[in-house]
Amino acid sequence: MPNQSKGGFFNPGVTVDVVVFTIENGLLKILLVKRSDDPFKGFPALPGGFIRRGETTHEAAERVLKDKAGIENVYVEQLYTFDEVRRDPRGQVLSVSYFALVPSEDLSIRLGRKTEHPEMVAADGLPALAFDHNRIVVYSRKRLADKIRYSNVAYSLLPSEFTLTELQKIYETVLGRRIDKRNFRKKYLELGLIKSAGKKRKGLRQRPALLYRFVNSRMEEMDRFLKQ
Amino acid sequence: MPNQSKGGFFNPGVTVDVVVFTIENGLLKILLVKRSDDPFKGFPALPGGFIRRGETTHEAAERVLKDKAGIENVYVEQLYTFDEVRRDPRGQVLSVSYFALVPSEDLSIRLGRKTEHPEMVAADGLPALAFDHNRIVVYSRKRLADKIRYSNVAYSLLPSEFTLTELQKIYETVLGRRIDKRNFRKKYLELGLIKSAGKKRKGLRQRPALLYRFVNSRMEEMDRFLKQ
DNA sequence: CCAAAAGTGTTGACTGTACACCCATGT
DNA sequence: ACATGGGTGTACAGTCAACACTTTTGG
Repeated sequence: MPNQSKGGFFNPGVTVDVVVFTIENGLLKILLVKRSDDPFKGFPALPGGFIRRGETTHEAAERVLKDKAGIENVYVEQLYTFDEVRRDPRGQVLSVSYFALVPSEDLSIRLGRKTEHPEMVAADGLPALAFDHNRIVVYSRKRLADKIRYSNVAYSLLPSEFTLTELQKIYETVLGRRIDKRNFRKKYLELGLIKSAGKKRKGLRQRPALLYRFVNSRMEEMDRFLKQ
Repeated sequence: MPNQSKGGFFNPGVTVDVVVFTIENGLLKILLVKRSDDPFKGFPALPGGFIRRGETTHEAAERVLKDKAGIENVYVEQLYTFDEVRRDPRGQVLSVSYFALVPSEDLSIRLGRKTEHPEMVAADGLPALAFDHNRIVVYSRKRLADKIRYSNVAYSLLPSEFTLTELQKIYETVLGRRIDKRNFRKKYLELGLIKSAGKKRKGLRQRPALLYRFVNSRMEEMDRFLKQ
């Protein structure tokens, strides 16, 4: 239970909550766990927890991801601090929220038998979540859509080698609309963010697609990006 | 002194710090106070303080502005939560930072005789500030520059009636570069955000300028804005 | 009449967008 | 042979960016 006061100072509880996005079969999905304790016992919720002494909120977010869903080495970024006074029935508890991006390929092996039953759920049509987590999800989706338009965060949602069609589907899913294939390819290749991997994706009953890699796997912002 | 633990939970201290921007004589300025207590006693710092029970961080930010500098009814937006473990020598203390925008006209009367000597200081060439406040300032300037390009936050830096040249100077100061007068006017008027106030600014020894007002004084975002 | 800032349009370059067909493979 | 997605270019429209002179006032 959060400790609510001592002396003249008031220290609220501080939790982190993480919105983990992935894209699977053209669907944007979010990681949910089932709460094993009160409050909201049995409700679906974002993975989260109280921070520990000597730990930053970023570190806490990474710890929560690893402990609750076995997820490591993924893109994690601070989102917003939610602090409605009554957002937690136990008392005044801030949530420093984060969002994370994971390529769907890596996820299936990671989501093992965890106590809180982590699973990826379609971001459209989520059920009622614990606390103010639905609101956190809404906010994070907006941030992701904003960010993908002027940065290369798409790389965090893809395996190291991917086809241009796969890249385009990431954009279409996050932005929620179709993009013209020729225009997308022309613009993305001009940006110089990706280079050919010199291989092709074979084995499908169709013409093999060239594979590409991102030149940089760190986050980059740029002035002009995908306006389309 | 922040209370650092009780039982199995750890509750860090939680402060708010506010970066108040104004533009005066074509200079971007930031509100600083002088710390009257340790740590960093005597150092310039952003106005801030611990949050109180039953108060959101947004409310705390507004309270701090009012108490420390007499500033009320201004645009306030959450920026980021800074949480380096050693950012405060007293122990682990988070700073939920905010930024605020104030028209310079309103400020001179507000900054009265306060104990912490609030004053507006040019944002370029700030001295060493207490805690990690220099870093918070850097981050907030980036946010302001990003935001002014795709929203109408400029209205928060101007009095209710203003000339197009005054508006343009806000943009030039925040973005740190000159803008072409004809292109700026054409584009801004096409956006439909402002309308003529039907008056002129007289009394200067030059041709009187038409005064304008913002149509909406709430924050608006738009897809296309000032690319120039 | 002079100084100072206000106000005003056009043109060429660039970027965005719409659009349709042939190609390489697996079955 | 056919079904499937891969891959490619052009033309029109819209936006951006560069640029100089006349107007109105106060002193």
